[in-house]
Amino acid sequence: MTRADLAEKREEILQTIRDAAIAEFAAHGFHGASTQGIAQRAGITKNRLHYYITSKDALYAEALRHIVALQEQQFHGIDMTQPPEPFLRDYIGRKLRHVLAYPDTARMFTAEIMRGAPVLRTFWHESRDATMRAAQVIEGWVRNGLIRPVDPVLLQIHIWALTQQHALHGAETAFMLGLPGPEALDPDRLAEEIAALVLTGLRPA
Amino acid sequence: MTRADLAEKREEILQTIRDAAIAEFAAHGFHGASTQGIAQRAGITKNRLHYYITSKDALYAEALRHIVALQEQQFHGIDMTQPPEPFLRDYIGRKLRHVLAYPDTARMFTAEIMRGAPVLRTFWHESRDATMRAAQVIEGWVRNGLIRPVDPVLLQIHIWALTQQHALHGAETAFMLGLPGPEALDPDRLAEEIAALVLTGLRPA
Amino acid sequence: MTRADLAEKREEILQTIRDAAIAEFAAHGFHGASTQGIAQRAGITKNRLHYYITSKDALYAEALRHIVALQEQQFHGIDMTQPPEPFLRDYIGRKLRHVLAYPDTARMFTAEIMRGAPVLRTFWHESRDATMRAAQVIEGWVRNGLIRPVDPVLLQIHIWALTQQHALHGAETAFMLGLPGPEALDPDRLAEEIAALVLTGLRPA
Amino acid sequence: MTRADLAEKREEILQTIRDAAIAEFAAHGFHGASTQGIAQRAGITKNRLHYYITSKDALYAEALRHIVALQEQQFHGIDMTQPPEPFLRDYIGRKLRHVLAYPDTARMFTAEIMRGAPVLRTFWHESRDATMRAAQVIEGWVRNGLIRPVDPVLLQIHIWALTQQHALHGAETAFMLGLPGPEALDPDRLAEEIAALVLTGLRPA
DNA sequence: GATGAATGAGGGTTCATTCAT
DNA sequence: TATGAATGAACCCTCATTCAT
Repeated sequence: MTRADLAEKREEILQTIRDAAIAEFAAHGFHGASTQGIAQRAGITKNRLHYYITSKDALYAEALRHIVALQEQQFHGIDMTQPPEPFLRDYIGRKLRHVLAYPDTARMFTAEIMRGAPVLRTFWHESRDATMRAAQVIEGWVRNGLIRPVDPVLLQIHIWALTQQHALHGAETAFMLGLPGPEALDPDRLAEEIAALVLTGLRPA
Repeated sequence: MTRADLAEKREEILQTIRDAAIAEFAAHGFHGASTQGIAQRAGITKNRLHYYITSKDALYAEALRHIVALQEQQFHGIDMTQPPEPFLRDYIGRKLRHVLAYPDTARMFTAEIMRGAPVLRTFWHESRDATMRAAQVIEGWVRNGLIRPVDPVLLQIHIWALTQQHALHGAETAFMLGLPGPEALDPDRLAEEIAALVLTGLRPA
Repeated sequence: MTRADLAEKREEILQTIRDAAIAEFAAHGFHGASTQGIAQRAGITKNRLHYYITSKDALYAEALRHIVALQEQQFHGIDMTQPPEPFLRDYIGRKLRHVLAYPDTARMFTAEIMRGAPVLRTFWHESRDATMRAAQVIEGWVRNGLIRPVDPVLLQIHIWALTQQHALHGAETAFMLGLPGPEALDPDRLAEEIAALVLTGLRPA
Repeated sequence: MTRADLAEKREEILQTIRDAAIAEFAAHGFHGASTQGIAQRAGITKNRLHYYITSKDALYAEALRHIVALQEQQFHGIDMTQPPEPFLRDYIGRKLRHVLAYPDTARMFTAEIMRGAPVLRTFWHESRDATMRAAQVIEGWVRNGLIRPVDPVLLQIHIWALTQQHALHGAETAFMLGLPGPEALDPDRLAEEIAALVLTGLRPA
């Protein structure tokens, strides 16, 4: 096996481990997660897991960084100069599809915040900057009469809540809608329902 | 001390324990929570804690039942025959105030769902019944042209998400708004912002 | 069992543990010692050991403090105004008897120094003070012509080495002398031999 | 690279490993030493280390054999027919210089004895033979009135203790003397001080 | 009712070593 | 020869729980 093949294989297993870790951390939080459990989800032994990671703490931090990176990536190339309607449809659609595709990332994220965000705290400032930039765009819409006056920060938080909800509580939603499971949820329908609520909700008087 | 006094004192300490348990379970989930941690939050020793509870499992289940009961209690006496606007303002206000007053109940609830709701699953049918009853009211509004056509289940879920958000992520919201901490959040302002979004968002075309 | 009895029993077992720890640390050093091994020497299970101690580190530090306290205690009430001969006979006798009675304390002490004294370092200043005080007494002897000129610090170190030797290497000494084991060493004979060497070695020209 | 070069390079790395092993075993004893630590000190990976050695046990035994060989080597060619004074000055000087140059060999040796000398025990008989031969020389001195009557075995042990001391506890000695570190110790001064004590201490009445 | 003692199971991690290439 | 991968044993320690008083 060439050196490149080895590196590739290594990268592969590291990804498997990270995904398993995110699932375990999402389900049980940092303290509740066990390396045993992570190993099981990754289909390897605990010993082998510990060969690839340096510690539970480091694995947690890396998974979190990965999640934050994914969240940012998700909006690369989005056109912030569009009018509110296409922009918000685009935004909500992307966000919801991402969150339904990787619900565990959303869960782990929320779990981290619920315990006081001791690790995430380091990354917050970046997130705040992005929120502030978006707030200026929204304020522009208000000034131009494209939407009714709203708090531009709370609006973002509320849209985030509406999409995040379906990642955290997908099973419950599916149950309430009479569906067999969360994988039966129709992203397009959910996106449409949320977009309708938000867009109508922003319509100027 | 009379027998009644003893019983009262016992009741008191059991409540202290339950509150401590909710806080601990909220922060670390079921597996991550430790009876040690719960005892500490309750200001008693681990030994004494185990004298009052039968097991961690039982304490968890009881705390969860308590949370569900609180959620139901909260809407006792709400007038479901009101028109949409006053009803929803009332509903959102109650829900948000409750959730901001006891954010740990919301967090523990979400943590339970994130791990697959193994315990909560038993109670879901009741919750579903309530949702279905409310759905009929909402469908009545739609039929009468009081609000635009919406999915009556998703609407409830979305309102729930908007309020729940501020319990789970109060610290983040406060940070983004430039406030010193989650306790500085103004429930009235948040309720107004959410109500405005929802009510406007439901306005018939 | 009364509260006092309990406390007494606790004290007893803590002493047993400390002695076992000193023996294990003496034999294998800090890193090489295992709590398993300590428990075995104390005649208890590892779990029970960990009920009584907070950590291996803390146990190590406490054992070391105990050893240093013992060393100091040993010279309480010694009369430093005596002439050299009785004083040194007294000193060497005490030191040697102590060291032969508790050879493991001497071994653990030396093991700590051999790894760089990371824990002991904190106590050194006190030890240095005592050495300096004794040095002044010795210099007085030299000034008064009671002994030949010597380095007062090195003299102390050398006497220390001569006594310490029989604790560290008692087994070897016994073997060389044709004795069955280190417990067969005669403290009086060893003390006499050392005292003779030192006292003769200090005789003024 | 010729076969001889390869063999030479191999010999070189084996020496590096042995020195690293001695340092690690000296600091932490057999159980406390880690092959990881040895590899680090040798500047190679753990994997590579294990390629060159067969096991930790074997490496330990070989290092110990090396130390014993060094100790013997050290007195090759010493003239045992000299009178006591030049002989002992020569002996003490050699021993002290060796021990200060390679303090880790002395430490590892002592650590092995402190744990009961399970490996060294095999070599003891040789060491005993040498001691007995030297004892006969010393007894000759006593018979001829060159020195006062002493136990010829204990005398050797005590001289050994005085020199060994500065290897084991060099740091402490330096500290007490107000020096920056053990490397600042002056071998000649120490040798003179020890020789003076011993030679004076052996002067016939 | 309440508290110290004790314990079996499992936590994360390191270890010396072997395997595969 | 040399290096990444892998592993079983053992490491220290914490856990929820039970026992004894």
